[in-house]
Amino acid sequence: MRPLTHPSIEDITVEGILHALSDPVRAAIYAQLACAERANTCSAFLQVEDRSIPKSTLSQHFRALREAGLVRSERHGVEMLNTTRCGEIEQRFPGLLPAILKAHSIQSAGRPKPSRRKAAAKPKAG
Amino acid sequence: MRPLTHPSIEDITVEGILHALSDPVRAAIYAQLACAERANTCSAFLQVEDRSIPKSTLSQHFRALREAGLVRSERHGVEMLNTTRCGEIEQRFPGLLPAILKAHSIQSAGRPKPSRRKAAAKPKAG
DNA sequence: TTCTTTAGTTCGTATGTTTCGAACTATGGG
DNA sequence: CCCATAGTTCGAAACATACGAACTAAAGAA
Repeated sequence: MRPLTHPSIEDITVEGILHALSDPVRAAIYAQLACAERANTCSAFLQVEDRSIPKSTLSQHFRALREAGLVRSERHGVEMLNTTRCGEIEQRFPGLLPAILKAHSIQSAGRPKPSRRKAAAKPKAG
Repeated sequence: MRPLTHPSIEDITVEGILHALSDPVRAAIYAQLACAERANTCSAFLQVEDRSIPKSTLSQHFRALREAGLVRSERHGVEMLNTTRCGEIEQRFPGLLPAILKAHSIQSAGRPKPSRRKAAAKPKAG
């Protein structure tokens, strides 16, 4: 088992950040971590946005967030504690993460509820 | 041949935007369109960031940008004219696109030249 | 109209990425 | 040592992407 690598701040790329956050599950995880008071375990996210995420998939999502430089993970006993690296990233790319988080919150505010509805088709696409 | 569909503004998603711009070629195209005075054709981007993009690949990239709602494409005679929809998107997600473009420009400013160098490995990844 | 050129799209295939269950590793407690 | 808990890795199926070959669409020339 390889020992959890984190990119150093200058190896973090915009493309990597955008790709990591372009997945709705990872975006939700990151948003929740970003406004959390203290570190969260992985399994705190087995339920995200009203759907169940299998443990192995969740592990891949955390790896993606780690390798994009968005979160830092540390083993504490039997569990992993995850925190965002938003301070560092704010220094390198000022305003980027706040803008993305804000856009996400605008988007979820515009949707009535996380119930199953089919996005109402696209009426006028011209 | 299907007749070029554009999503209406309320169907544009943050995930879609981030995914579209997480590709370096599309990000470069978008950045160039964003600061262009007038509309650009597709083939203006057959050379992007010192590499050649095949025509068919370029066509897919433009489709991705269109379907994410980032650009609007119109046929003018034999060519396609592309413009960004940044005004609309600024209304829906204020600050998002400027922050991403700024981050991209910070990133390219930090890189010495677009010559082939292997990113100098990762020294301290802990 | 038909031929030709230019600009972009679609198709097919090879290659890469993502998902998820099964099996595994790592740590702490009895 | 044995067991439980928390995460990781493996492997196969499903999905996405890249690009050459073949195509369509518009405009101009003959």
